Amino acid sequence: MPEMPEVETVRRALDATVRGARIEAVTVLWPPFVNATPAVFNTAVVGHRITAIRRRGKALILDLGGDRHLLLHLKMTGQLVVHRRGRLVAFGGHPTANIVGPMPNSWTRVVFTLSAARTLFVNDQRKFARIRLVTTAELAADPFLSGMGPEALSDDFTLAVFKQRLARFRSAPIKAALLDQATVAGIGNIYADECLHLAHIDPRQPTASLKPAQLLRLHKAIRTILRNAVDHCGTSYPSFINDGHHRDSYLDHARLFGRQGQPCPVCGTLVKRIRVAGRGTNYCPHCQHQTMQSKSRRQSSRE
DNA sequence: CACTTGACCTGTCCGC
DNA sequence: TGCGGACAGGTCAAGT
Repeated sequence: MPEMPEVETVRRALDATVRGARIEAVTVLWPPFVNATPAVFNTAVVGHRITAIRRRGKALILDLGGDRHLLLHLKMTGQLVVHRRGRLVAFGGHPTANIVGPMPNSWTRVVFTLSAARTLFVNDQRKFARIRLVTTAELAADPFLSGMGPEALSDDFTLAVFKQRLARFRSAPIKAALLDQATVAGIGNIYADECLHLAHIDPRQPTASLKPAQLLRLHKAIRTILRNAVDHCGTSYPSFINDGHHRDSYLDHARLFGRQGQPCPVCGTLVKRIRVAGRGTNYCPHCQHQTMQSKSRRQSSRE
């Protein structure tokens, strides 16, 4: 579920609450969650410190010093909860209401007992998420990570690189190309819709048919939307919590998410929900209609 | 190769 | 109230 802005928000919350912590114990409550037996996993991580928390696309990397790393992907319903002296101090990921309840709960898959009375609970309702214990070499060779496109907000993500990454798509809808992590790292279903709306592009439009002006708008939109979302701590409903304080949410700024059947914030046309690339897709039939947008471009160029 | 579909899971919501 | 089906913010494997 979490996309790049949500994962980045989790990363920052972990950086503020558990970086430097020593792992004193690990309990694996659902063994398939990790890529090693509970005994092997336990031996490998206990005694090590979490020296850094990094992010690549939607994946989190916890450095344990030396040659050890934990590669964590939250997938749809993964969730991280940090307690300090039994009190909630940070959480991120899937926005379920029961993060304020007792931990562990029925969705808790792994518990890290940390130094300074801290506990990290890794929860996941749908059991899609995974933690992998990897070496530095395995991390570098991981096909998912190494096949990933540039970070959307990095300087590497130029218009030229965007065009080059899109070149392998022909008739696939542009939304499918955006959801492919090899195009740009970190975009998921919500932000793909948001970006296409800002760029005034129909999500079903075949990728190869996008005009240079559309590619320019889309590239700019991706950077604008994701920057804005990171600044607002992502789209989780109850917002992320840090040191007990509720924070901002991009949800209050979303253009289309959760607004099907409601007026488009730009033109007032009712937002429609369709299926594109196998995913539920919100779009504005007026703003994102091709003949309509070329009409409005002609109009604006006359002005 | 490009592209689509189904599987992985559990929970919730909606219509009958 | 109960039940069946659709669907949920991701990725991968297998299919056409």
